[in-house]
Amino acid sequence: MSSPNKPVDKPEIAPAANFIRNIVEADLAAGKHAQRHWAGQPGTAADHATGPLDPAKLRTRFPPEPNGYLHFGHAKSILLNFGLAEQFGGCCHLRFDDTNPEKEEQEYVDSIVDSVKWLGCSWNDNLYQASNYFDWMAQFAEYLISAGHAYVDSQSSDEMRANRGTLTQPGKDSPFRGRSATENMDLFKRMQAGEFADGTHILRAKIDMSAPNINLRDPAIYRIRHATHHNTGDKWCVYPMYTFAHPIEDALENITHSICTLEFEDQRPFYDWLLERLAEGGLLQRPLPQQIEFSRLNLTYVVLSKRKLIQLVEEKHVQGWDDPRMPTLVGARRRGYSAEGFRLFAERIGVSKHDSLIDYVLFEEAQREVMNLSDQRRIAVLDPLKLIIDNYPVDQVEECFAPNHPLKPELGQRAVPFSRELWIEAEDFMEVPSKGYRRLFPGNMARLRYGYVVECTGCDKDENGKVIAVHCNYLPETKSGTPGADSVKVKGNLHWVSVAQAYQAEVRLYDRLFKVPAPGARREGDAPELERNFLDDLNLESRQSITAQLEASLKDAQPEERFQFERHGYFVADRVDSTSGTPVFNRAVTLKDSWGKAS
RNA sequence: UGGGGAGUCGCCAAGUUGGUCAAGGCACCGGAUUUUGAUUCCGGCAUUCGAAGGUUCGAAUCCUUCUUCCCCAGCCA
Repeated sequence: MSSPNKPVDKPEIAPAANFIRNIVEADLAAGKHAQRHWAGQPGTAADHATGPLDPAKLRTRFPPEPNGYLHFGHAKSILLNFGLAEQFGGCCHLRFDDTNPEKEEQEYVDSIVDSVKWLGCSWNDNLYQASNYFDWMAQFAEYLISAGHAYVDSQSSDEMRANRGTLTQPGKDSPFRGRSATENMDLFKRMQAGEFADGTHILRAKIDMSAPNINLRDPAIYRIRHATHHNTGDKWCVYPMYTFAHPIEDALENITHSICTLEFEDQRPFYDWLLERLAEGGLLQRPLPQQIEFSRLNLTYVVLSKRKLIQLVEEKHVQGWDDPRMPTLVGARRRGYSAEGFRLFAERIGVSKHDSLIDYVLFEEAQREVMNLSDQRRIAVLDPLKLIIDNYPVDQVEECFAPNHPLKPELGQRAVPFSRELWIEAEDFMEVPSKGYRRLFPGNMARLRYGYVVECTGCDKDENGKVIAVHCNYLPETKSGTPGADSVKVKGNLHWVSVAQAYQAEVRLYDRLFKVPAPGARREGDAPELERNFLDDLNLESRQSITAQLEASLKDAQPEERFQFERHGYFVADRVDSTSGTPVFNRAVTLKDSWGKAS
């Protein structure tokens, strides 16, 4: 716990042990990477040799393909990679892995840059694009050809698939596998020159068609694609495959620890094979980067697969990529979640190799913890019901004072008007109270927070029996902040807004997008032939738009300014739909409520 | 059924040169404080580490067998 005298703005986040930190610490202690040189920019062994010792103790990287928006899963990876660099005196590069021109767009590049920044991560000068390494990659491929480690295959993709074998059967050598280095070089040059159509030839690494690891059965490394690339335009018509490109990108950038998700484990042998060959050829600086795999994030009540997210947007189940219910980073930002909350969350869930499914409440709790410390309090009545104080003068308005933050008195207080007619929450009145209910019901007393204690006397109803107003009398000596405030003890405490001064505004109440923990997954008792679709698990009430009565000061809220609405939760002024003087609010997360579940 | 990974409390997760080591967080259950049924605070919460054998004075940590789950057969990343 911090000293109570010191204002606390955010929770302390203590780095906990995990297997990757352990590896990094051990490498640092052993001085494994201490002798690397750094040319000031990515480069080959020769380039780096001209530079000084690398000032960065380690280099990690976050390498998204710019073919979509970043989501919560990426946040885990971003925070891991940038966090490691920060903790151990290194750099984390932001690198666009843009080796497939058909799927990538500048729009995504821009959005990714924004989101990583929003998370509070900084790459300094280390913003790179794999496509800027295409010259080196082609050169390295030619080296592989000349060294007998690669060949041009002219089988069709169907033939290649057929000859790859299966999980249990070895593959068969391509009839083109025996081509000479000279012939391979000639063909690869002509591939680059644009002499061949897409799919007619392909460059493959020459390893072992009977390898038990299918990724080692002569993987494809360069394919022909007559397509315009968003960065290199029409300069190239051959593009490297991920398998080939990624290790090289890492090595050129002096990456020490190349952290990726579990599904790439089988790829690591090739990663090492390739880099070793290129280093033998004097093309890459040693020590070579090390690939380390961790388990990707899975969250309950959420889908994180790109395919499903696209479907949600395209089929209009949500209002766009930045819909506050989307588990994208742009959605999270708009929802009002805090970047700091993501950090706390990421630290709490840790990093391991177990397949895990993390309860969404863990994320929400991290968000609440951050917001509780950082957000100012305001008053908002979301489901307004009129309260009439019968013994209060009709035209009188007086000031009550509400602290802006109960944990931070230095933030001061603000005046809120009090009058005869107030809005209160409909749920704060029950004509017939349930057991344990301590708010307003006929004959009961409760406090109007920061104002007076009132005694409920009854209610008015319309012809259908619906309560349309509540009546009470106030106890003048009980005003908050005056000596008599505590003369009457009450258990109930409600918030309110003066009717005449209220700011009426749109508030969006968001709930989870899916109503089950694992959308689309089979559930106990399902018939064997039943196939579930994640869309069937959509929560159709995940977005509710209401008209609320807010305290007048909220009219000045700026886009992205977030508050705790007392007794409700954390709400942010929407960054898209708010206009000057008329903000609309999004609920990021509710406050915990132990009353609801007890009953 | 080939190869690669993983199984520690409801959800995460430390711990894996064998020896008070079964940490911590979230959730949950008490109780105190509280002008947010919030926050905060105090207390509780795995004789047990996927299972069964074995080695040992002693094993979550070593050995054997078994078992469950995840990933791999794109000219995607």
